[in-house]
Amino acid sequence: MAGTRLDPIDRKILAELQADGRMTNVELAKRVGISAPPCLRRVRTLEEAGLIRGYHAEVDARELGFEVQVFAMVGLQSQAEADLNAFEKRCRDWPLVRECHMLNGEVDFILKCVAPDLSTFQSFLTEQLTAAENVASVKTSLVIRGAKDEPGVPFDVLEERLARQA
Amino acid sequence: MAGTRLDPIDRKILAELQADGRMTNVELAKRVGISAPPCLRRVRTLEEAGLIRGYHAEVDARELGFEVQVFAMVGLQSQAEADLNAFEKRCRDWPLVRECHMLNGEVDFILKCVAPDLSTFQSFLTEQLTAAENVASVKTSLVIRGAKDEPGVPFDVLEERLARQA
DNA sequence: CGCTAACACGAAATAATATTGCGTCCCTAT
DNA sequence: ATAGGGACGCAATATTATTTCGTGTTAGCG
Repeated sequence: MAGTRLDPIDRKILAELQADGRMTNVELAKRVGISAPPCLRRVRTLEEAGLIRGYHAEVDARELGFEVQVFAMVGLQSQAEADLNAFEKRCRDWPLVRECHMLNGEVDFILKCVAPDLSTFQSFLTEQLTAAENVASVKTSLVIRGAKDEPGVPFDVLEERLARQA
Repeated sequence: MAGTRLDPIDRKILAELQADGRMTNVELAKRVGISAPPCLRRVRTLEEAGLIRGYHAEVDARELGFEVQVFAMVGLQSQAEADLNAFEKRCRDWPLVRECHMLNGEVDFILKCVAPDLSTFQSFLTEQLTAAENVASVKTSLVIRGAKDEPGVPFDVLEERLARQA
């Protein structure tokens, strides 16, 4: 899996599709320098290997009525594996929680939340998150404004790194 | 712009494309219950209106060799607008920084970073981020494991909300 | 009311893409 | 050397995307 070696063309494909997931296969083939059929075969292989997990349209949250974005730092009372799993499952069930990551350090989890307005978030916070079993502390920070929001990984860094190894 | 009213079909289109950005237009049209031509016209309109900002393949960072994900909480010395902007610009130039959000509360910014390994991140942290002009404090938390990572917004919440208003 | 203009739809035709089916080349391991 | 596996690209076919155009519906207006 981690040993799945990708050649430069595969990496270019991934980089291009990360930047524009709806590029046509002919355009993609042109950019990576091979003809369409093998290009499509590579894409399918990358999809099946799980290197491409899916494709998503990036929507404008604010325009859609989601005015509020919040990071929540959550501390639990018990960090037993079963309790961690239970909390993670709750997060997966909460639609306002878009991301949930377990952290090292003082805080156990960081959650990225999205809500139509502050009162919706407040309700969620007090009635669901803070009230949830095993939750010891929640510290929230409202996002004032977004300065950068790039999807995925920096392929340039990857290429530099591979070039150095070679 | 926020007054751009979307009908239920538009919202369904957005929801479908957020979930699967590479769905064919015929499939999309079938799912939203109209024929292909008007469906495509709607998609184009949504793109031009900026409601769809782009499309992205979701890649497996770990498989690609990005083993490390870190959240960094950054405090600045000066919060003057010019200084905030300067810091944001730096973030946009750092490829390891994928997201940068300005927060309320004690911390000024939260950064989501991705790196091939810990030492790469450490170098970035000490040589770039902490060393950057106007940076007063940086607290980092390593992501131990990811529990949820959904793109975009919860359309179910939006629909419930609209139903309630009507 | 009746009329008209604006708008969105869908059927059908056309253009472009995706996908399949080979035959060929290249590399590797015998 | 040479057989086998793998990847390529051309050419043919199947699907999709896109344009064109005629129709129905609705809102505004005389």
